[in-house]
Amino acid sequence: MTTSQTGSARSRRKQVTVTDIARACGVSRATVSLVLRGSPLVHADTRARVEAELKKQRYVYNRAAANLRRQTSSSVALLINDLSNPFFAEFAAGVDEALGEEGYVTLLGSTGESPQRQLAVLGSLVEHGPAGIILSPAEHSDGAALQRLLGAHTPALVFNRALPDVDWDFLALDNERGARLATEHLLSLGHRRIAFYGGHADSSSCRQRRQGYVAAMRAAGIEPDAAWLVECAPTRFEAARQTGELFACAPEATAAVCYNDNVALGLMLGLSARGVRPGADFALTGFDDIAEAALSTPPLTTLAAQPRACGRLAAELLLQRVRDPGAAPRRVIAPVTLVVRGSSGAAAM
Amino acid sequence: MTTSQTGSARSRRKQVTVTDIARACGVSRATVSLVLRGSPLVHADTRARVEAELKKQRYVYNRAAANLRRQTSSSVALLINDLSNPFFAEFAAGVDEALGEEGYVTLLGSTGESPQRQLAVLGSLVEHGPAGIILSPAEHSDGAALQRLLGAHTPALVFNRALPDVDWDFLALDNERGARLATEHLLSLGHRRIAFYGGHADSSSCRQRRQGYVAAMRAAGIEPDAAWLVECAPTRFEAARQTGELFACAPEATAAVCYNDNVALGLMLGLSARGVRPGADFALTGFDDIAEAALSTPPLTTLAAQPRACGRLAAELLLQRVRDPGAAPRRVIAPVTLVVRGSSGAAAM
DNA sequence: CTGAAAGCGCTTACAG
DNA sequence: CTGAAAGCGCTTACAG
Repeated sequence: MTTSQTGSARSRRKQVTVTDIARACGVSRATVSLVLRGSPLVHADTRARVEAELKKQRYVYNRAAANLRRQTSSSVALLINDLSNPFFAEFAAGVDEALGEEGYVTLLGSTGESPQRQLAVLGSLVEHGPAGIILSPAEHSDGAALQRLLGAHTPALVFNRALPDVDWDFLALDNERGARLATEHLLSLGHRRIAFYGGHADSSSCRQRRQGYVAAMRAAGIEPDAAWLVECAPTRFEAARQTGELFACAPEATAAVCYNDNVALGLMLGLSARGVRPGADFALTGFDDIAEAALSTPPLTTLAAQPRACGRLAAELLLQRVRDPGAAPRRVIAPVTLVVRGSSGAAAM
Repeated sequence: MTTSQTGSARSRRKQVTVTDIARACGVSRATVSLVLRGSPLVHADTRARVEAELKKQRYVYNRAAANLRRQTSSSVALLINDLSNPFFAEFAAGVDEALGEEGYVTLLGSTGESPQRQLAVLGSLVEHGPAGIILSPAEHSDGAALQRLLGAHTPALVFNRALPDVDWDFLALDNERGARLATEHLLSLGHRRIAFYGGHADSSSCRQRRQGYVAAMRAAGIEPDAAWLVECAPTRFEAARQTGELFACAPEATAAVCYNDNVALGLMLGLSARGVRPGADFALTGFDDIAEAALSTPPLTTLAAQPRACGRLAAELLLQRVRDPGAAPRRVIAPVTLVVRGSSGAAAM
């Protein structure tokens, strides 16, 4: 138990239990339990009587008690950085939807990109005994510490960002291919001096996107200058603020592959502020296809990842792992598709 | 227990329990339990020995077992329509954040605006024994059925949309005042023939927003024509599609107060498609201040509701109710502020 | 300050 | 097909 405060509310005044139902029907608690679990062993008449009584007394199944006795769990924990990021909100919606269909409930937790909070929240979530955990790690997470915290108890699936030193399942976007598609698209429009803007070089997703960019450039016979890879925190604000930095490093660039949509949208603001018209004077692409991407001016060419489908897939992979804890860890790549809009050079809508 | 499929996973292989710790330390299980719960009754030396052993054996507290024995709960259920709506995603983030601080975990459920699914999901959530429920009801919810399902067991707080026939706490945005502010703003810019576009007249939030609009118009000496109140499903797509409808009903209108941001963004598309420039030829306002509002062309004048703060407030209100089930039901109104941007007539950015 | 015992609501062999 | 009994992991009076 953590030392933190612990909300615990006195609840259920005089809960109706199997004992009440059994007594009212003149059968044993075992029989009521068998009815509840849909066992074929119970005589049809008995079953009907019990079911009527369950309804009459408004019986509510106590899943926690059943789980305790059966040594099972009917929950899965979902730990993400922040629901206010639409990509993760959609992902969470997909996870919850798929888990619900399989009879599991989602325990929510969020970290706000803080590895400390991540450990604390995870520590609290495991006390609720989830069957497994879907974790989209905070940046700079300590994989070993997380692994230690979960022990061998609880299987986990890591989403989106590789975690060092763990042997859990991993689901990631096809970052490398996505960035390659974006770069090839810009190349096909005639751009040669293309920068890569945004992200932290020490994050796995940034590294992979950079690799895709470099691969596409080389395939076109261009050796990208190291200075063309410009770091920047992946937020709209920072991307706008550091637009000058980008042009200081790559003054001759005519286009940029951006780390993600937020960076691209921020860059568009930064360009406009300098009198450079995005899409017309300078081409750029994003990554994620968040809702704003289609609504910006010009609309943003980007890579669509279907976060809801990813969420569903994550839930399914985790449940497979829960059912078969012995299987070898898996790496699954979710595909990503290029969505061409005005920002890469076509006329704005 | 519902008849639906029920995921339940065999988990925890050989969990470490208080018994293991007690045995290793040569004390009773009661003593270990007292240490866990921070009781001052335990001798400092004993406590230290037990705590060392807890760490050594990687003990994980089983909150479900404790809750069963103590007849308490450490979870709260959150039932919303859809996380992919950014307003509700922010709300959920606020709820989860505030609940976490109080030691509760959030059980997530979503309804997709279906009253049937809402009943089913709620039925499944109550089996997990939450201390309370925060419910943002689906449209056309059956309040009586929901009340019956929860019984007197579980306190609930209703958010955003009034529910008939229930005596639960209620937290709502100040719809009436928000629409009044928006209308007054358009009036102050010189508009006289202002329509109200979007929403279903039978939803409480739409009725309240319409009331605010009507009140502001009357206060300005204008009796709004009934035809100027045009219904439309509150989605971007429908609002764009029915733009013609709006002008058929209110051909002389020069401005519109829209039910929400999605309606306003859809109307902007519909206007542009007809060659009418939003913000320049026709003024409009939204409601909610979703992230896209600031990024549209022109940016959208709208009402900001601080969904995250609403979520925190909802969590706090619910926990108060959990602690004092006897108190009279409360109605709380969350304030809303006007954010003026280009769509209502000022020059676009 | 510590321990033995009972019990939260459920399920599951095991008899019958 | 049904019932008596034990037990999941924890907590809490109650003795000592």
